[in-house]
Amino acid sequence: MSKSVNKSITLKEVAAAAGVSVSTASRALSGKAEAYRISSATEQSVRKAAEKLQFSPSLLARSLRSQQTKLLGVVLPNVANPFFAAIAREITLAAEEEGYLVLLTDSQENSETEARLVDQLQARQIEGLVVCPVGIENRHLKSLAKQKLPLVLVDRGFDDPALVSVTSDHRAGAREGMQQLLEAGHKTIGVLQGLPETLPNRERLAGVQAALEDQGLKYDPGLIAGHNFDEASGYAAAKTLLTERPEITALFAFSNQNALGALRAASERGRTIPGDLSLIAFDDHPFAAYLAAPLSSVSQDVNQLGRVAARLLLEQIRTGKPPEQKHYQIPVQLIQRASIQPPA
Amino acid sequence: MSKSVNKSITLKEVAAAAGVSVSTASRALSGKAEAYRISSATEQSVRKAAEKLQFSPSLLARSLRSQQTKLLGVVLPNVANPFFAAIAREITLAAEEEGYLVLLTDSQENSETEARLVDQLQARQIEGLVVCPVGIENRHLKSLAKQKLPLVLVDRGFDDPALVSVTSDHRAGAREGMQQLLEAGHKTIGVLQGLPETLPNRERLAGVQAALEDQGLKYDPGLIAGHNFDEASGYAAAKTLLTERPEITALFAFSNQNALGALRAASERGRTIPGDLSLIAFDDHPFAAYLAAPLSSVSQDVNQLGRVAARLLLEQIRTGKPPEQKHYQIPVQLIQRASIQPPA
DNA sequence: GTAATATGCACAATCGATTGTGCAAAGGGG
DNA sequence: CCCCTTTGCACAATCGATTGTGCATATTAC
Repeated sequence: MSKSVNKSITLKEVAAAAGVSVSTASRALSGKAEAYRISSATEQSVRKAAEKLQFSPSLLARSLRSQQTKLLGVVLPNVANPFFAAIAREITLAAEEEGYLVLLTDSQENSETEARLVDQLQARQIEGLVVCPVGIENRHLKSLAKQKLPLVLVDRGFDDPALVSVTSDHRAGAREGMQQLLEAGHKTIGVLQGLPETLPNRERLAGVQAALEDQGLKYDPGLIAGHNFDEASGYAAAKTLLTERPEITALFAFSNQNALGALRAASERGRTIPGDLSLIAFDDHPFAAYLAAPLSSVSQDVNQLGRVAARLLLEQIRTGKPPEQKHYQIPVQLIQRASIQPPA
Repeated sequence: MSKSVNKSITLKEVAAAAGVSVSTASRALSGKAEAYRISSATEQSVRKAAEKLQFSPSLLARSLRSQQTKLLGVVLPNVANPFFAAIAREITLAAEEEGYLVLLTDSQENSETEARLVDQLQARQIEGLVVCPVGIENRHLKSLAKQKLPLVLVDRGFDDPALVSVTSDHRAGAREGMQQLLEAGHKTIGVLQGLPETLPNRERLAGVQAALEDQGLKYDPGLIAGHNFDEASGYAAAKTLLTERPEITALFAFSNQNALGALRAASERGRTIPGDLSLIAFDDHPFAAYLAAPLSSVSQDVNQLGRVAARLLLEQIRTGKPPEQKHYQIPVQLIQRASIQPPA
């Protein structure tokens, strides 16, 4: 038990040093001198005392009294993932500009952990919360909203029109990505999907389907494989598809981790990209242009995603009410590189 | 002003519901029933009331009283950088296992911001702090240590033997990386350095120098360029070196962002890797193996870095005293790929 | 049956700030 | 010179929990 001996200065000591009461000291330091008719002589002496003692008010005590913690909570599935890290950063920076600090937590892509973290954050009386929900189980989030805690879902929302959410336009992105492959002449296209239950995944599949239908082609569920956004899933899915459906001439990976797995599987199966197999992936990447086959991608504006989420949250906190518009869609951008070529 | 109507349940209401005093309710819920001779009948009725009302104690009030916030602070130069994101994640996960939450902040590679953030975190009475210092100015950190706040520096430490720090073995890594190039036969090797003032950068330069001296070669400062760990610096440095010192046959990039810049510059100058120019970079990367020239690298064990930092911090908090060993060095690993070839 | 102990719980102080109100002393008007 | 207003500040309650102590009633001992 570290009984910390951090003798930090309290307002009481400052007041004593200045020879005034605690209440006067408080008002002098918080700019309410005039409103409470503290003479400027007194105000100055309090300020000097505070300065000399290096007084720093306990935000804990202040929060308890004012019921404003100036804390935001953020729950992400995997903080180490550059995509989420970028979101975390945007929120952190925006928060700090308005005097908020961020409690960052990692749900490890697990709904129960997510619910537990949300509870913990609530117990700390955060003023607002950004969650990228795992998406399998959402009761805890819906109940949150009822408790009037400002809440913004980011990246993955789910189909509750009452909740505020910010996502990329996954459907349009997938559709455009698919179009690229179709226009290049591909007919049999394998899809390496991510976490099936999540909204982005469902939307992307819808986009894929739409693109196929645009061309009068049939949507074949047998061409969809994968169960997660990570490398392992991409690898397994690609391996399966390339084995069972050798007629496949192109792959659409739903994350760049999936694409990475696809690269590995393709190389193992002796398929070279793009000569022998075309590839496009969701999410751009700094290294994408320098790959052996420069990788075409559907790029999400992740910074914008984070910024908008932060703005929406801070606005809700400021105004006390949810925004008019509940769902914000951020456009995606198609980035064309050499990994797409006409089929042999 | 959002006067939040979050009517959260207080202990008082639970006590009222159970028909006991607040103090009894507190002890019943915190497992101190026996110690304070609360009958188990009373204890149960309090528990039931708490359950029914969905009581969740205010950690704010608890912290104020107990002087234990169960909060850690983390200050990183750029949360969106995958390297730091990985550190953030390890700390977050380790913290959560012991009931701590993490206040994550971003110093934006700016010493003043860093100092300001450290102050803010202190005002929140965090119990411990992990900083990756920008490194230009460290007074605030040294003074922190004097205030007995458990502190761990990660990745970049600086030469204060009193401070606890965890870093990769930058010197050995640079030396081994350099050896790879030298053994392949390169004589004139350009170095794309990062932020010059930082310890990692200085250590890496020392490693480079050591490797050269091992071979009886001279350390030529004219072969060092760059001023930051980002892509832009790598690009500019590589461009300069390749222009002014065309005899260069290999580059050593001090970050993979720098390597990215080098790839761009090399391609602009018509140098192909590895035929025309060898390359090795600090920090491995998931895509490194799939680049046009699979990139050799000196890989830092960033997860280990984060884990050790977290462990050291939590230990300090638990025991109340700094660890015996102040400086922890994490070994790096050389990963050999095709981007290094003998000079033409 | 009375004194001594055990049992069960309530009272009140405390953590460190914020804030409504009350009470002196100083100043001004007649 | 007295009354009334203004000025300048202190007192005390409050936020919601934790915790040392005190005071009843119940139990046991002799």
